[in-house]
Amino acid sequence: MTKAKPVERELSSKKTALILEGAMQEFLEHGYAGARIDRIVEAAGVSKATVYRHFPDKEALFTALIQQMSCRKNIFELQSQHSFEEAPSVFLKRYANTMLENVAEDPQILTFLRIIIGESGRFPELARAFVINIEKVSLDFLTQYLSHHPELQIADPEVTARAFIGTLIHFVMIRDVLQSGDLVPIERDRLLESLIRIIIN
Amino acid sequence: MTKAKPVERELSSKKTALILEGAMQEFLEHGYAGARIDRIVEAAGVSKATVYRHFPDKEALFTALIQQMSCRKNIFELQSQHSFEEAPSVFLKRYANTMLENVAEDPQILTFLRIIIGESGRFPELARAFVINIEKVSLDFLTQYLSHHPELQIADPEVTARAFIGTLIHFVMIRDVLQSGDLVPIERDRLLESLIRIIIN
DNA sequence: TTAAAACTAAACTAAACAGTTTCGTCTAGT
DNA sequence: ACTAGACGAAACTGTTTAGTTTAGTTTTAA
Repeated sequence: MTKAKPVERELSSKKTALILEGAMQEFLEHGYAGARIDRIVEAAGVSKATVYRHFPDKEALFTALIQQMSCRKNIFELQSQHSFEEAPSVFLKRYANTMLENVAEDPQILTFLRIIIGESGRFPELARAFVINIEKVSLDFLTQYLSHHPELQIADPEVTARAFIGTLIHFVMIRDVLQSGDLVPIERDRLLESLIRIIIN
Repeated sequence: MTKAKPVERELSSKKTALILEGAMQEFLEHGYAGARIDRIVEAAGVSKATVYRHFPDKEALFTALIQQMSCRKNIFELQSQHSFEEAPSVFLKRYANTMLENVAEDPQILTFLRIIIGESGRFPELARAFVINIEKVSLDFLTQYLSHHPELQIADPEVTARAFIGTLIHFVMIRDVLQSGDLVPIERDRLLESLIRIIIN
């Protein structure tokens, strides 16, 4: 009997990337249940057999995609080039503006948020990956910043960070995700000015 | 030729209610694309033909259901039996606690939020109905409350209301919707105490 | 009572779906 | 150059789907 030599050839990572790119388009546009493998195949420009050689089934492809997107920390494009020497009010305003502009300019972020939240009941582990990689990072960063500025007299930096980020995300939710900014209108600059005044007294 | 008398019989509103009840179970559990008409039929206890006599298609049934749910103002169960004579800090704490408890106890609310947000790209009009009936009502109510308490020295009641509600909803999102409260833990009572102290100085 | 219309149950249609198979071609390691 | 395995194209399987139809039963208003 001939020894079945396993040989270990590896699947082309270029194809994997193509598949994930096609899957992103499709899943973000139609959600998990609404996504069609045939459309992913078409968008990716690979054969259907290749998709199933790279991923066991639709669900595995979906979770792989979302996990990958959650790891791309640049969702809110924060924690990057912030000059920590600025006055806190300037720093916080720039931080908030950066986030609001990133979200407004990139519809993919909005669709990603919709998917994460919409599928969080059926894919709780994806929701948790999102919280760890994005929410927690932002909250921890801001908490650290507030803690290291004792002149601000912040009694509870952790809650203050939550209030700041929570207000911004709630604003993004209504304006961009739910596309209803006109129903509860508020000028962005006024929101930020007043919010920062509330936060740092 | 006999005059075709139209007679105008109306569809049984009892059946309509049964269908919507069955549709609620199914759509909330599986989302729009994942919902199956046959399961709605089974849950509702009516025949499939009856469903299609009451609603032209799946989409119309879905939008009718979500619109109806958005109109049930008791989603957050607020604006009800609040004694306005309480001290503001007590009032705000009770308000927040009521909301947090309602959401935590009723998984249907969480699933409803997931659907509204998850389908907001494909059904923007449903998202807007939600904002008008729920978000706007809460924001306006709190803004009014803060405005009518000049002793609080609130410079911008509109933004303060947003900060308060935004922080609470962000907390609910992480803890209940995304089921990740343990990943960024905070004691509820500490959150409320600190948040109220931030808000009303 | 009667007749029209709402209803049920079940079969049916036509399409769409996830996943598989077949087979011939290409590619990379030896 | 040889060969195993990745790949493409396309047909195929079996199931599932939204929506319709049919034939018979129940409700309801006049």
